[in-house]
Amino acid sequence: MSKYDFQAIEQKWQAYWAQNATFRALGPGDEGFDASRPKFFVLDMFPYPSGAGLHVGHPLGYIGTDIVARYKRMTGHNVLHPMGFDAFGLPAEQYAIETGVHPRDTTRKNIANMLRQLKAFGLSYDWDRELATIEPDYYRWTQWIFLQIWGSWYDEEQDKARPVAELEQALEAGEYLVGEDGDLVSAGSEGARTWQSLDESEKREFIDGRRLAFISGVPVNWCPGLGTVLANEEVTNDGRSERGNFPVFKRPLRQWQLRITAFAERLIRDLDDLDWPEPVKLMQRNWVGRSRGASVEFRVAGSDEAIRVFTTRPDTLFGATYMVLAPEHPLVETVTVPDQRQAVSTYQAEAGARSDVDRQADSRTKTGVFTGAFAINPTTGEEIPIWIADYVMMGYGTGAIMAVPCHDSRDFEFAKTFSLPIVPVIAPDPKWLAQQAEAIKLEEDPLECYLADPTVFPEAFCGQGTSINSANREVSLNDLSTAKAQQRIISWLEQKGLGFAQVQYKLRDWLFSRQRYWGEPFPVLHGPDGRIQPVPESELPVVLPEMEDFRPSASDDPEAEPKPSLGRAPEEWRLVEVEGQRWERELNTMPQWAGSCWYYLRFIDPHNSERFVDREKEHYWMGAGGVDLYVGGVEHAVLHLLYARFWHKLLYDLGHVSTSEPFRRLFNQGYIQAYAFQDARGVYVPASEVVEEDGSFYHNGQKLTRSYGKMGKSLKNAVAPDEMFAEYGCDTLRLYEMYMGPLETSKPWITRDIVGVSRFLQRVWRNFFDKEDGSLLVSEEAASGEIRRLLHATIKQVTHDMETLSFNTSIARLIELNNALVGLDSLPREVAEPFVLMLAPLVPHLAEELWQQLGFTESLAYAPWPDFDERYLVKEEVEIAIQIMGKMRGTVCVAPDAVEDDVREAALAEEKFRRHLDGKTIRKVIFVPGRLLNIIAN
RNA sequence: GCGAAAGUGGCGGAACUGGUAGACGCGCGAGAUUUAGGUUCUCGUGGUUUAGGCCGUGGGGGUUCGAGUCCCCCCUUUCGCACCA
Repeated sequence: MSKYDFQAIEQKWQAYWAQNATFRALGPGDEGFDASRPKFFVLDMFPYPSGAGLHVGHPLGYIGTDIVARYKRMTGHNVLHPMGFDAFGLPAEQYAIETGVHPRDTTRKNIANMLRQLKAFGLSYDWDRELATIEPDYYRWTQWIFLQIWGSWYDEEQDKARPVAELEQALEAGEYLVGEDGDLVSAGSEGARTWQSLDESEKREFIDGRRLAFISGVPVNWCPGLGTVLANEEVTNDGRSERGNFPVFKRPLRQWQLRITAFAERLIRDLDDLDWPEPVKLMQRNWVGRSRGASVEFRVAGSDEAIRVFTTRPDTLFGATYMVLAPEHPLVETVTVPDQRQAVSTYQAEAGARSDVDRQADSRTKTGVFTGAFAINPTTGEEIPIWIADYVMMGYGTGAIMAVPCHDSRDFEFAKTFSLPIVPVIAPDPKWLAQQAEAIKLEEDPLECYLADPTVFPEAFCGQGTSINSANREVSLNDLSTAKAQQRIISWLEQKGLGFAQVQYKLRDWLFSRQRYWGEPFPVLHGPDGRIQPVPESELPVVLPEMEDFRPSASDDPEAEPKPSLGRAPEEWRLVEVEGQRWERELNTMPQWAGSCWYYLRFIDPHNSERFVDREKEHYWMGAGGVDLYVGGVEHAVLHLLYARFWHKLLYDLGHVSTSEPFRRLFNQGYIQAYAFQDARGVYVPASEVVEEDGSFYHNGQKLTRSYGKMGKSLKNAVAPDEMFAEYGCDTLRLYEMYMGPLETSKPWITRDIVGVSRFLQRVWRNFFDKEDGSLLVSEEAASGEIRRLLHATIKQVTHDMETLSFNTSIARLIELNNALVGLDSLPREVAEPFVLMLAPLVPHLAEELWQQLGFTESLAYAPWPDFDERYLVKEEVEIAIQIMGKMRGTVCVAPDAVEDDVREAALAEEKFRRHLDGKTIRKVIFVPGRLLNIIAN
């Protein structure tokens, strides 16, 4: 073979791998499985099968994981490397609606197309494990897991989820009682009722109220444009749907929710042990949003009512000069005095009508209305006014706050606007005072002025400090630091029964139902008396009914009622007869994220019809902390990764999986970006048709402006892989994508640059085969010392880079090695073989071909990864940097084991170094063996 | 506003715990092969310069024998959160 015929080679080896099932992963129970080898589970975030097809940016991460998978096979691991499709959900359904074809047909077609495109990249997936979340064999188990969640409660004492049946047993046995407020209390609690004293419906209500999947009527995100409700995570900052950018409204609706909040603490705590990018951990911590503080009760003056608030600064309690309720707070109706009723309800109506977008727009100016009622500050005994204002949210804490205007910037603004009293209870630190005084050019003593009137400065002091003005007959916080003051006030509050230390989370329960067609049906039946009953496990899956019209009931009207698509399903699906009564199926479907919460587990055992995953197989592949490497984009930092961790922990608590976390190591790949071009009207023109002339860009003679962004349809700057395959081949494309830069960063696609790696592969070929007759140039002669040293240095570096996924630098080292081989008459086998093995993960087709040409009859997929020998890394001579007074002046060559005196002598022997020392005395010499000598003189 | 990450030649990017800045590739320049273009090969390529140097990793300070790397201040870009009490 005289020419590198990539087309023929790539076809040949892809066929070979398929025929020989080269990448079939053997696990426990499979014939030929070798349990003595370590396992490696390397996973990609599986894609949505969109109709648009792939561009060169999509497979970036897949190429990365493929290289790791191939490398790990060569280092003796049993590798699990699967791929599948996340095919339920809005994108697939929206696409189906656009084309008017049933989503099952469009998604299956899209999957087939995407499979074809993926396979062309020569990725070493075990395709026998391919799965799609839309197949009944798969979503049967998604439904099964939902039933596990429904059948569980959270045991706070044991800090884990447990089956509801165990709760019922414990109640039956009297280990627990039902408290006055309907809460769960331990035996012996005062005023508690026994389980037996409850009637059937009370019992059911009690249990249903503790389930981890429950129906509740809290305000949810209603998106009429999509015809469905959405999770908090699916709503953007400006109150729109992440999918489709439709407006979203808060409305109280009865919906399914999953009690993810029960796991809040563990979802934060367990991040510590994960090998994840710090920014992702931080985003998750922020999303869960843990804050410590106190719950405090304020009595309403002249009434039996009390307002409970959460505060992170109980130490400022003496400074609470008013209270604010969220406009939606239930106590607003009871406390408002008749004179203020009109103003209050007007304000409530206004606040209710404002969308989140409006509230966002003028978040700076504070509005509110006095209710006419007063609460009593428990520390001072003073009556403080109760206001309502939309800067307090119903969704966080208790929906009410104690306002400490002197030490909270929002309360400060509000108090200034409505002339409410502002009392300092923390002495600001001198640095802050000095800064503030500087800002307003204050001449007098800043502390004195501040204490006299805290509004002299434009800002409130919100930091920690020493408490002042904080004492009553029973307790004094004065002169205490913030931490100490908090401790003291909390113990005082506890003593008085007015409050206690509390931890609050930002995380809300997960809104889990959607009114769309294209999702997993809930395996739940609703009885005529409002009872809920699960579909028995033996009857799973509940298959989506065939429907002509699967479109959602979308609307522009925010008042439109949600109408699940399944409401139009045929009666024989909707209605089920149980013991002579007609029960109706749940008509909502599960959200997109359900299927992706556990797919990694199904890959372990994709065809099991008895269990969602075989225990022994799960134990093997998920051992040592779960998936060994999980690669995907940062966009899933909160949504998918938080939901999946939640489900996994629940399955762990119930004993269904063996690790408490699903993904031990997470890696975020960057994006491939590309230049995009707009004409004078701002319309994007296809980047492929743009011509460059003297640094300007033209399309049909029109001058264009150039911008830069993520590759895709909207910017018309996508590059299709097919063109690249045709011109350069798949190995070259793979290599270029890895060579562009670090896998984790975003970087620009520049088609011109691909010739660099193409030339490299051509040159590799020419090093192996004679240009004229195509004969193999490999010889059995030993390599020279220099080539051998370079080979071993390359093995060392490339091996290291494989572990850190630094493929760009390993490729650079391989290019260097290859360049060094160019001048040789023949290629020593001792270099050729390890060189091919190192190329194998990166350019597998070419490497297989070379391996075969070297005389091997089997695939190199499981050939042992080359080792390096430290002995060969020793150079005969090393260059030592010579610095005079810390400045680089050149280098000297010495033996690698040269000591300071040798190097110094060699340096001083040369005029070019001595020159800089003329007339100076050497004061000090710094020597770093093998690297540098620095002579200090004056 | 708060938080995080990043700023290195004409371009993509190297540089492990402070120790020869710019590996490798693109582009560019010169030469060789070729009828020519392309391919291929060799050499060169941070800036400046009086050829000894001098200046260079966003800007300004600092620590150190020595700073792209550590510390402080500032600028720019990207991302995340956003009245979270």
